[in-house]
Amino acid sequence: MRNPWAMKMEQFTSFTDEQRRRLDEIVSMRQKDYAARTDILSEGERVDECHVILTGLAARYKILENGERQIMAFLVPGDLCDAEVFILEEMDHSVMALSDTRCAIIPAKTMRELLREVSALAEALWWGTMTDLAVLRERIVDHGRRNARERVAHLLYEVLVRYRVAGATEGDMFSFPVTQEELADATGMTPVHLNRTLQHLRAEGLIEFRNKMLNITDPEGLKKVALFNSNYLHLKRTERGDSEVVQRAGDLV
Amino acid sequence: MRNPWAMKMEQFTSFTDEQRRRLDEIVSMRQKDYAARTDILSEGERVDECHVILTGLAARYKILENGERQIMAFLVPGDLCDAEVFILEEMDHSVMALSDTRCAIIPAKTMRELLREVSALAEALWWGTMTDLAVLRERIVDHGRRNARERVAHLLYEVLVRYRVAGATEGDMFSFPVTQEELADATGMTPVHLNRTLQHLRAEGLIEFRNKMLNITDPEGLKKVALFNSNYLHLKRTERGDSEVVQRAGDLV
DNA sequence: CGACGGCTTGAGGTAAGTCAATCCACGTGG
DNA sequence: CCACGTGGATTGACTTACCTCAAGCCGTCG
Repeated sequence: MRNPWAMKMEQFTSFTDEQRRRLDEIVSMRQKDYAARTDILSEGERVDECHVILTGLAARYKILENGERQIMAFLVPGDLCDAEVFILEEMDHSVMALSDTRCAIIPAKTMRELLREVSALAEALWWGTMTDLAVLRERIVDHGRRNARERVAHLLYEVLVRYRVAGATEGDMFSFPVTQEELADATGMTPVHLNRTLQHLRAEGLIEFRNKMLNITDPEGLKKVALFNSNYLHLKRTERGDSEVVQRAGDLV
Repeated sequence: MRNPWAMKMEQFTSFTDEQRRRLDEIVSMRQKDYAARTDILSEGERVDECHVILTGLAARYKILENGERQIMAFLVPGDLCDAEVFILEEMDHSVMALSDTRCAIIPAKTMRELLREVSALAEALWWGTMTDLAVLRERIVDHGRRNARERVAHLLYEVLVRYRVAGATEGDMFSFPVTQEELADATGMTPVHLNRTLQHLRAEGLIEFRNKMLNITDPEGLKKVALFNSNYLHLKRTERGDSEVVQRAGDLV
């Protein structure tokens, strides 16, 4: 399998063969597996190495004083867990593996050197961070101004687009190993209400979701329900993309 | 008045006198005033210069298809409006002046050079971006898992801390020129309900808010109501800060 | 003085939450 | 191979936080 980190960044920039080789090398240098439901990073931890998701699914989350949990973002293959490594003293939130997940571990020092050597990498990292910001902003819009139905639809549609970009879909179907409770924690609602909302979307023929497989049966319809406007994902560059996969992601936006 | 941009960054790093002079020069090179309620940047716009808030107050926002507005962040003096300039094609949201606001305008080209020359600046920019991310994440927690009272309290307390850091408070009082409608759009609620929530906080003796002046009469109480945990603001460095102002900000966190 | 923007109040409605029971698929051990 | 336990999904009945609509108020400015 291709290096998903490089693949993601090549959405934005392009590397020379030499650079690509270097990235592959770095990624294969040290890897670590995390079982489902275990922390990759914990709030308060001091980190001095970067974690890049290679396979599986993870989530950024916080636990409140009263025990409630809020999931702030899902991390798919190619995503960097801890861009703050270079700068901040400690993690202000945790990252958990939702399914069995494999990460590449890159020491901060190595990363720093790499950024200096490969300027395209520095640019791609900045681009990734800017889109992370944009995704978080969109999530705030979701929570602040969309109702449960729109919010769930929006999240699912966004996930579809991101999985497509990562090349991890078959048609409009893909493995999305989250429980309804986790989805509820991501959308800021109750498991009970999330369940009823999903049922609605199913009844309308928009989605199917069984056995951790999410099938978007009516992408256009879902997009409409979600009031989805893709500009915040900044995927424009895929339009001039060379691969089959990113072309198809482009169709969705 | 000192250059608030440099001041903000010196929360994190320190500059030589020469570098400080250079920053001051850049900031004074070109400035622009924006009247209250006008856009500094608009969604869809292609930008090739950076805007740094010098005085006043601004907000990032989006307008939905149905006309509703969501404010995603407040920008205070020292904040950079458009870090995406270097990378993204166009704005995916707008930035509006809430009060009369003055910005420094820095051409992207100049900024790029500056970043290359002054490596402390590049680090500080990265730090600023990481804390912006953290603030957005906290806003998602607000919306997803806190009720109206906690959410408003949290927002107000955060604003207090940020104003303190910017050195713009007298005691625990400061000018916060937003209407209740804008506060409602930031907290994802109705103006009516926001009004009642503010009344509660007032009745409990936690805040006073008249004539655009916000007075936090019981910071400790407000912090408790907000379930506020300051770690996400990453202000630790202020503890070894040299100025009076940042010392006092440190007390709050 | 009148108009206007922003704040406040009241009455009633609804989306979403709470609590608690049931169901279902799956894995495990007797 | 079946009984059992367990984690997750589903359902129902009831409550509530927040919304909606609509009127009134208050200070400011022309």
